[in-house]
Amino acid sequence: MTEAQPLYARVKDHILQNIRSGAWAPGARVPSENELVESFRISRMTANRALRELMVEGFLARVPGVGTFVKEAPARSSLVELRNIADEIEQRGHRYSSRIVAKSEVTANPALAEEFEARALDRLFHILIVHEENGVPVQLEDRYVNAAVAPDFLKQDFVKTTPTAYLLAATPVDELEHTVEAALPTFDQQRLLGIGPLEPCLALHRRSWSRGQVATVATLTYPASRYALYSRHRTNARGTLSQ
Amino acid sequence: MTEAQPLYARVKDHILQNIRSGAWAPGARVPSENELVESFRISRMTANRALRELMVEGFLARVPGVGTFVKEAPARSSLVELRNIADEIEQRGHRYSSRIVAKSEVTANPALAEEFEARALDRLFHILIVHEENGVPVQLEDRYVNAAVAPDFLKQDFVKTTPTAYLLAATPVDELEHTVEAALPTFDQQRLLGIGPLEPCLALHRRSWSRGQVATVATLTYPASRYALYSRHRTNARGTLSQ
DNA sequence: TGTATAAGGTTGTATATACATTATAGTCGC
DNA sequence: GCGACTATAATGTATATACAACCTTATACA
Repeated sequence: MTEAQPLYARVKDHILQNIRSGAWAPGARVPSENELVESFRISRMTANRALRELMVEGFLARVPGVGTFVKEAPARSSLVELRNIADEIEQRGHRYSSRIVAKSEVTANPALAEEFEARALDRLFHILIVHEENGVPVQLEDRYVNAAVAPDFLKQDFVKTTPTAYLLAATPVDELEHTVEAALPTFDQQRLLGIGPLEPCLALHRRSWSRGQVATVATLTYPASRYALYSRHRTNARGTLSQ
Repeated sequence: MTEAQPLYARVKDHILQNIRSGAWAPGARVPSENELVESFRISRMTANRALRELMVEGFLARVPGVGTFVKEAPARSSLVELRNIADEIEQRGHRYSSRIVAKSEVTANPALAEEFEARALDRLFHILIVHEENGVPVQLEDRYVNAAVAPDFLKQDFVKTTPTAYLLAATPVDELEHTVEAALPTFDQQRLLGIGPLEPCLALHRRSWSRGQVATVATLTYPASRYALYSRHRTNARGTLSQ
């Protein structure tokens, strides 16, 4: 069942495994092209392709005349795309874990109903999760989910799948709204994130629509010292530069 | 001035130009590797690299046995669009004003050179502006501009035109990078924005590229109590689950 | 007419080779 | 001890070649 993988992909996997497992820490030197040639019995062009692609993908830094090194993984999350924080953390070669603080069905108060653009909501799910990178809390996820859109939400095992991953798989996302604010943490946030009262936080408030309804409303709180939000993208090649 | 560009980069530029100008519309076929070999007098491996990289970068789609085609432009928009803060404030019916704190030509230190992805920068402009809404500071703009991209930058009257507006008009923006962080204000920031030391701020760090070069690097600092970043946009039906 | 086969073009991968560029370490001469 | 030069190693680019995989089209044949 193992597809025949190209040689350059095998070399990439080998290097990624060593990075992800922590065997090669950030800053560590990775084998030179010629060393890969010998150990994998490949040509230098193939080794070059593997290393070059890993550099483009942000895992390696290469310095002519010196060598190739494991890049420091920037702790930042994408602004534009909906990404699964677990994948993101594992992509950096770190260990993802989570702690579910609360998980329940709730009745909507007026403020929530307004956010969901609904006069009366049948059912609403609530979940509060702390996401951890190498055991350190990096995001507090405070999420409400429209039961009409994802009725099986609470049945999921959120230790294995993050809410984001489940919702992305279960419902199409038609529209997104983001608001970003800076704020000092509340007492509860200090406790859950393990930070002091003077550590500013990013509060990313996100609403997503699915088939015309608000599917979920989430407030993601990031301690400033541990995370930054990031986005990079090409502007439309055909000139629709946003104003 | 014009560095000797690698052959594969010239081929990429040629193709990108044709896409950007609209000469090659989405879905159109681009020259095959062998056609590029003949027209550019290069080897097929070089043509292959150019096309492969443009595919990875999202501009082209390649189908084995068939050919290479211009990809449909992805229907996504930036979370943080490039907007002129003066327009924004006036759109709210408020009065816009600004105060230019500093305006000079500077030499790049290594950190700046790295941000500009340049080994040695000929000239760099710096400007520090406080943007005010009804006389109240709402944004501190700390911007560096690549003189090679916008040589006339310092000649502008930034009381009449904001740097953003000028740069948007003067240079095409090919690519944008945003990083958002929360931070407590430095002493200078407190003074310029008229806020206390405990008021958290949003720091929006933006880099923009123009014709392959970093055109400008700006840090926009917003007092949390006076501003939030907002975006709402439709997604392209395909879920954007990472990896 | 319909189908199987062959031919040719296109992308994908892999190799061996060559030369250029860059950084480091060492050596020689002074 | 210090500077100039050299050797070495690493990455960066480019080429020529080869074969595999895939698709389309044309052709041969039943």
